[in-house]
Amino acid sequence: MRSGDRIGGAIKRAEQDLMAAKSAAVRPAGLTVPQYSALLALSENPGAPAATLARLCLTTPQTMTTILQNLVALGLVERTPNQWQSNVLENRLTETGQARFHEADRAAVAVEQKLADAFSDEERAQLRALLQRCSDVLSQS
Amino acid sequence: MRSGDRIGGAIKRAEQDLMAAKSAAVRPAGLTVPQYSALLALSENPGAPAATLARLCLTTPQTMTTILQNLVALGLVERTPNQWQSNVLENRLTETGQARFHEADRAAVAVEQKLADAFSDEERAQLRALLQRCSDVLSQS
DNA sequence: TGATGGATATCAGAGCTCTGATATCCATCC
DNA sequence: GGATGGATATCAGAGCTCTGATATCCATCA
Repeated sequence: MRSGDRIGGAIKRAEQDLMAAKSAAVRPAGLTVPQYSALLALSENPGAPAATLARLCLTTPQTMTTILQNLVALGLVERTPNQWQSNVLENRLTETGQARFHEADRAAVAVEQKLADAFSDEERAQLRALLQRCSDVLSQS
Repeated sequence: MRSGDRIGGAIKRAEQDLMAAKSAAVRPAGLTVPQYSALLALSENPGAPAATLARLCLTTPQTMTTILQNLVALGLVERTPNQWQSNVLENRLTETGQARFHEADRAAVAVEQKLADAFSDEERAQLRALLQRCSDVLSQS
């Protein structure tokens, strides 16, 4: 099997191009893609702890902690202890964080829209089904 | 557009599952996926400089330098100055590198094979075409 | 000959990502 | 009550990845 024939290569290339496009989109807002993803998850789930955000962003709690630390340093996120479980930290967007997120979101959504527009409804469903099968096969055992 | 509807999410998930499967496959050989990729490119292109390997592995020369440094430290790769251009460093697998690569390759090929077996010829071609269109759309400007 | 541009290489810095280990809190079970 | 297990959190370490900047070599062109 030659390298070029491998399905993995095509997936990796698409993912890299996706990251490059998204990265270029959110960079003017001073954000990285993982930072934008965290803000997106946070905007839809105010007060979520880091572990929850990690699950939403398909990453580990340790990685999410790293991302949140940078966002806190940028003044875009606040972390406050939960009232009942002092162990749990609730994360929330600051006002600056809201503004910065919306700025980045416009550009990021445009990328996803351009991608979606390149396919018919049927093709989109097909692509998602094929990728889902990849995930299923790769995840088993 | 909800997060779950985005094509990007499906691509990212497939790529992560692919990385997880490959990582688990090459770990017993003491390698990371990027290290394995570099060894694969090197086995097919003996003596290639880091810049060439970077292109083959879809990464940057700086990243490839990092990977090669780790591989040299592991004794799997040797770097020698080119005879004509003292500026250029030629990279070659050591004997240990050869052995370690073949060990990892068996497991990595099995992963790609399992993935390929999950699709008919037509489906494979379809998936690759759809992913290619993603890359094209995302790369343009 | 000298300047330009395209290769190569590397250093520096920031950020993301994982594995492994450890600590705390809380609900459940015995 | 005390033990267990599943959440949460974090520290430590290694590795990958990128951007930006800089240096060298060589072929080309004026």
